[in-house]
Amino acid sequence: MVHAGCVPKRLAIAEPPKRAAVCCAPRAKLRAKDVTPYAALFQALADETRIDILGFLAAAGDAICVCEIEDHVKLLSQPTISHHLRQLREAGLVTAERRGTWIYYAVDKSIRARLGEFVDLFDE
Amino acid sequence: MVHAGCVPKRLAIAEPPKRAAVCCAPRAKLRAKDVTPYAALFQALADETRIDILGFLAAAGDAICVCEIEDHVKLLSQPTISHHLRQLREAGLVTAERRGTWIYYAVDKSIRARLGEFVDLFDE
DNA sequence: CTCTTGCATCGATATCTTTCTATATTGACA
DNA sequence: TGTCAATATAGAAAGATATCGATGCAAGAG
Repeated sequence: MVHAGCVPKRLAIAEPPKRAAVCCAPRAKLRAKDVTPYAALFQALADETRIDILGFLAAAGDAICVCEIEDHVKLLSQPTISHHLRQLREAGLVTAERRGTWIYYAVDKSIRARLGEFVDLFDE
Repeated sequence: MVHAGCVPKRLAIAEPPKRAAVCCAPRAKLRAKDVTPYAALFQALADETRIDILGFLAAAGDAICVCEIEDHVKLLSQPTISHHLRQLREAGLVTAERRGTWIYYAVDKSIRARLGEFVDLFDE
């Protein structure tokens, strides 16, 4: 478990583990402080119902009443859908706005930038 | 709970919930068959340790020995790290290759495309 | 103010995840 | 073949999450 750069315990070996020198363009780096936010972001996305809701909102292109979302999801109870909407809200993936009796949800515009930054960590 | 397009039960209302007509460029649409794969993808990303490992592999830019990953993570036991590596493998986020006694992990190149397609669902 | 409707919250339960220790597997070497 | 080192797997315990029915709360109509 305690290693000094993967040096074999016994002898020299066919192909000693050594990292190749980086030779290409500088690569975006994941900062320690970003690990938790990214994990939280993906946790909010890690559910079929929430992906479904998000895709529904994205396809709509503008704010949608909760009752329409409930209509779309169909199989789940109203409190369960409300729970998922809260998860999405707290992750900053959607916005909620009250209009009279109804509450309208929409995709938060920050979502593209946040995911885009993560994707950039894997630049070729 | 059963709605007909969010029509109020009693009377006409200030601002009846009606979806605005889509007027902009056609938008990528989430297909039903993609909901589960996306949820699985994000579930694999929904953990601080796995984000950390993935960032470490991405920064390295090439394959890394498990023992180096263990060195990097530090706080967790070897089986726990092995568990996380398996999650990443089964989600297709990393590849594993045996080289003698060691096993080398690297970021799977498909990761950019898969995340990119999801991001495209939110095109402006 | 009272009733009804839309949605959120509460509290309970079943299931899934993370983590550990212990053990198995695999490959290199003597 | 036998031993050791590097990883993986198994099994269990603790914690997190999804889901539900019941209830609370806010807003509009009367």
